[in-house]
Amino acid sequence: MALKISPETYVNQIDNSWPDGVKKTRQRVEIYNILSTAKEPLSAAEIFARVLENNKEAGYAFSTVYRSLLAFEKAGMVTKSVLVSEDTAVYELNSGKIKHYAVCLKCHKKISLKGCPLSNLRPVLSTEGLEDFMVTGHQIEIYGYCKNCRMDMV
Amino acid sequence: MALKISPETYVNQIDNSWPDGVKKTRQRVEIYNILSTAKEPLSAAEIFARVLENNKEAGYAFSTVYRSLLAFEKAGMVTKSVLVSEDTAVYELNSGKIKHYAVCLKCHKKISLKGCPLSNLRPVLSTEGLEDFMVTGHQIEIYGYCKNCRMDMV
DNA sequence: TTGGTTGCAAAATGTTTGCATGACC
DNA sequence: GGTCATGCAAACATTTTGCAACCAA
Repeated sequence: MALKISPETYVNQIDNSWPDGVKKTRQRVEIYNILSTAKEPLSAAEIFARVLENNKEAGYAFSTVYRSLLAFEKAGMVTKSVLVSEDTAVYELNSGKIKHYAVCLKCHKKISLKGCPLSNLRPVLSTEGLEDFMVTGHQIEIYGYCKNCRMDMV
Repeated sequence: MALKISPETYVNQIDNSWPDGVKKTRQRVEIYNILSTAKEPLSAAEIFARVLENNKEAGYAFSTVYRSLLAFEKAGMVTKSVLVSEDTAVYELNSGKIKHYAVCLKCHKKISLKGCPLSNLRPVLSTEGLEDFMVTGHQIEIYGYCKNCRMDMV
């Protein structure tokens, strides 16, 4: 259950982009490639759909996607987010810069926020009782309605 | 689907604590009371468990909890959070001050953060393409391992 | 070789929905 | 009285798991 490496640790070794301890298989490489070319965080279902596009005949299991993502997450290669605005978890590669999104509750469009306010979180992290808390990750989500969907609502 | 009132709007009318348009029923009042005395955000299952403690014999449906929470959410009375560190959504009353938590991935203890860094988010919200985005809410989650669970891991 | 990984199917979990009954305003 | 909420059960969607066969190291 425990994450072995925090995203920050992984980012520092992103040059040798496949960490030791994560066995390289055909399926995992493919999932990794899909994530690395994605412009948005993807759900397991979306990843699976893209796998099937490439592997029409080859057998492929949904559970493999989940298990691979779990392995990636444990290794700090991938960050999982669970958003109020989505009904499924989404995953993205730890690229070095942390990303957060504003997500439309209606059309689910994700607008990438510039920067991460975590730097401003340091005072927040000085909360009493949090001194010995080992932070391995965080997520920030802003939700609401995008311009188009706002207009539709009127 | 659309939230009618944003949390901020609701907070301004928290004195008359039951908004018009939300029908008052025995079940909803009970759920409201449970939320108002909770020290942490609760999942639907946790709320349901507390309901059953009070109503051992009376019939009560799980779906009522979900439907009531949805009604509360639409009315801006309640905020729903979906955390990486939990496998279920949690709900809390909009008390006027927005709360965020650091959650232990192992024991699930929630440490309430002091303050909300959203004020520092204004520059982030000036992202291109976000000018006309109507923000109805946000969630911030910090996850990792608390002091006790860190020690257990060694 | 050998332990970890995969495919498959089934199970587990959390949440939503249809419908008849019942309660609120 | 009419409308909306509830109880119940069944449906749904997502995610997890058991197990035998398989593959990478």
